Amino acid sequence: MKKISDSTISRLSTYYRTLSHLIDQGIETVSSEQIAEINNITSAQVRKDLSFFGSFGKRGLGYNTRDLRDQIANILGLSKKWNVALVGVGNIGRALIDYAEFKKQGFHIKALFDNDPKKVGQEIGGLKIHHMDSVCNVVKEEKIEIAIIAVPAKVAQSVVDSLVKCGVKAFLNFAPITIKAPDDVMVKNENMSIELEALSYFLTQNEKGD
Amino acid sequence: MKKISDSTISRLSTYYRTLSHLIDQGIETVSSEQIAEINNITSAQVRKDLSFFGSFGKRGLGYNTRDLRDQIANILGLSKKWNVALVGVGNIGRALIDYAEFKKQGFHIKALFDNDPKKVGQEIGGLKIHHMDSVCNVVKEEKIEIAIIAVPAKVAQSVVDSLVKCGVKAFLNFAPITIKAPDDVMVKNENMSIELEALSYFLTQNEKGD
DNA sequence: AATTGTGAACCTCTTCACAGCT
DNA sequence: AGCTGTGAAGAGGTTCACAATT
Repeated sequence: MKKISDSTISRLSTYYRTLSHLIDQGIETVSSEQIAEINNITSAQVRKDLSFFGSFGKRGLGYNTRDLRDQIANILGLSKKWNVALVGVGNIGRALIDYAEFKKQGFHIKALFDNDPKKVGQEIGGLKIHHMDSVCNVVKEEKIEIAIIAVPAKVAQSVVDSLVKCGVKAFLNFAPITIKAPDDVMVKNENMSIELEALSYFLTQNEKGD
Repeated sequence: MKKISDSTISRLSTYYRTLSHLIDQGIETVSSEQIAEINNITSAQVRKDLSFFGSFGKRGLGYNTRDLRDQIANILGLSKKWNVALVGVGNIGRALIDYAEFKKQGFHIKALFDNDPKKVGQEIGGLKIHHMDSVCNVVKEEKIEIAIIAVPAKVAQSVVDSLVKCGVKAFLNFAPITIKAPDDVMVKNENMSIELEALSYFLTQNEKGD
């Protein structure tokens, strides 16, 4: 299949959420213009994004909200449940365990890892914390497909290396470091400092402008 | 000043971190090729990004790590301290209060807000939790410049509206919703679901390919 | 009359490639 | 000899504008 850009995929995610909200409000039909308005983009962008995957609308009428949401769920692979491991049960990690949004979208945290001897063996939310020594056993047992990396930067690369060896191919990385991985492995970064620094840059520019 | 792209700014952030690591290791000189290698990009990209702001290297030699880090800190506005408010003291919010990486980069959380009557008045990490009713007073008192939005999607827009009225112009939004704000206000989004859904899409494509 | 789906035009970002400096 | 800084070329993403459809 033709390579679809990252931005198209992340916009599909936002359309998915938009459609869910509209459905909750009992709205059955929506135009590309309305979806665009809600998300501060252009209607051409919405239509182009969808066009990579098919024709989901009716000319003159727009899109059926339920239909389109289900189509996008299929495209993004949200119709199935994903088994997720969380590595690093610190502040960020613990917050993510209870993050309702994840489970709502079919991402189920099924395994916890941490190498701190004080934490190994403990339970959080009904999940036992494992040492990374037993990583491949747990990954196989729980059929882990995605790993969330919430460990300090120093050890993030080696944690990913271990998980890649067990066959995990998708990572959400919270460590502020660029992870190296084989081509068939995907690493997405969630780096809050980068966004804050962009705000800092923006405010600094503004001050100069004044 | 010429408009610099978001991607350039976020790469500057990663160069900043790369340089900090190199300095910690006692390395004094670095080439664009080395910076590129560490971050999985091309050396031309590194040089081009820097070229928007000046000439910081020496031909034939490369860049002085300390020099370049300080230059980037100035560009990004990291030489000053930023006063940050955190709105929404739930799981995510609480994790962010202790997030060391923020403070290290000069982002100091100086005020907490939450409208849950059980939380208002409590203290976390030496900070009192305020009700949003007193938002403008606190913003003025603590000279808040940046707000982190960690409230449920339903109320995120109205929280931002209130803060904009008090003069806050920069937001880091964790709510899974597109925030509307005036042109002179910047909103950066940190949406973990979007990244996870990109992983879900990637894995789904892979399965089809097999 | 309204709105989609899409080729073409446009714009922006990335990479190339090399002159210029150390 | 080695590496930067940058104009030009190339690639990729976004917007336009309109024919096609309901």
